[in-house]
Amino acid sequence: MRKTGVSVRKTEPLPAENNARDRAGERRSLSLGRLPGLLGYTLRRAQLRVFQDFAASMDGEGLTPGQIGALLLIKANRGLSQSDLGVALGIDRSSVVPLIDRLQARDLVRRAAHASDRRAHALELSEAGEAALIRLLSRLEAHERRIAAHLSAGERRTLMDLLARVADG
Amino acid sequence: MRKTGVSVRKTEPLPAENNARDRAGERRSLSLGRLPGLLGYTLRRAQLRVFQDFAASMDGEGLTPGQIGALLLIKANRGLSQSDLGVALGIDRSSVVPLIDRLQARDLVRRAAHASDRRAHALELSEAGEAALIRLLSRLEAHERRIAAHLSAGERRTLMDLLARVADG
DNA sequence: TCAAATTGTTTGACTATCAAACAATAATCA
DNA sequence: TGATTATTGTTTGATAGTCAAACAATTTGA
Repeated sequence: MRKTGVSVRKTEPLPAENNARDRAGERRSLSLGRLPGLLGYTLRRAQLRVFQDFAASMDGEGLTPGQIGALLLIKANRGLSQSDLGVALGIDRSSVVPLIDRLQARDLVRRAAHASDRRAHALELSEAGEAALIRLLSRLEAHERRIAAHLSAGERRTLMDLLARVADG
Repeated sequence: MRKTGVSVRKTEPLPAENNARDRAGERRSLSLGRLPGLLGYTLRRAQLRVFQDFAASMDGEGLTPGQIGALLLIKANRGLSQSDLGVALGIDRSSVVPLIDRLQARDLVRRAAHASDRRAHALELSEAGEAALIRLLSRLEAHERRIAAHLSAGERRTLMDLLARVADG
């Protein structure tokens, strides 16, 4: 059978409404309606693209985005508690448990004794964790270069500024 | 007990590495390390904020973001198949089934007979679906205004352009 | 005509998430 | 000090979203 597949148009004929099939069996490209004009949609599309490149980029290290985030935050805040990590990652502290479990099982992170609170764990990178982080940062830099490949330095700065203003309200 | 909580700094002291607690029990704000300088991180942060506003905005209608996307695409492509919808939404066609199930159970969408392919369903909005979409579009406009509230018209255009270039590689 | 592909569906697995409860521990206050 | 209240990490259970594989019905292409 012929491989057909549906393409998705980025530019829009007007009005943005049509039939997906005009004649018997003849398939046209899909319209996205008003979606392309929406900031929310464009933002989601860019984020999806970047996330996919990120995930693929870190795939070689066998680490998920959440695990990478944890490693970066532990590096920047040696000794933080699991609860604090949850706040920083925006996830529940009960979700931190299996996350750290996996990193600890791979000997990348230690649950050290906390100096002043016997309930808490002080999270630290192991030597292997430090080494993994170095490899990871180099991948991260390559990733950043790729996603901004079509932007000038000034455009990148502008984009960062505008995004930060959207993010911070 | 006093409510403590951890704050998350947006600007960074250098170098971006410190102890989460300096003295016994004294908690400092968390460092984000190199994260704030990354385009990927800033993009994710903005997208998260926008997504939360979007979800809250559509909450009153009792519809999830995925369902909204489906309604918009069906409106713009009356009669499209479930497989095509899956491609447009970026999800597997087996995931389209429960999505349409719910919309059909609420009488917003019909699985009509397909004119030329007896395997396929031609998706259509019901009258109630059309009405819901109108309310939805008005919420969507309000949402778009909110998320761009801190941008001028020109800045919004610039942001859209830069994001599209990131998204399309 | 007949083999290969596609459609919608079901089933099963997997991940990520939260909420609620728990014991151990810490902090606050009377 | 002693009692109450809060927090920490954990376990358990629920929910949601996703995919892969298989299936019958149907369509397509050779």
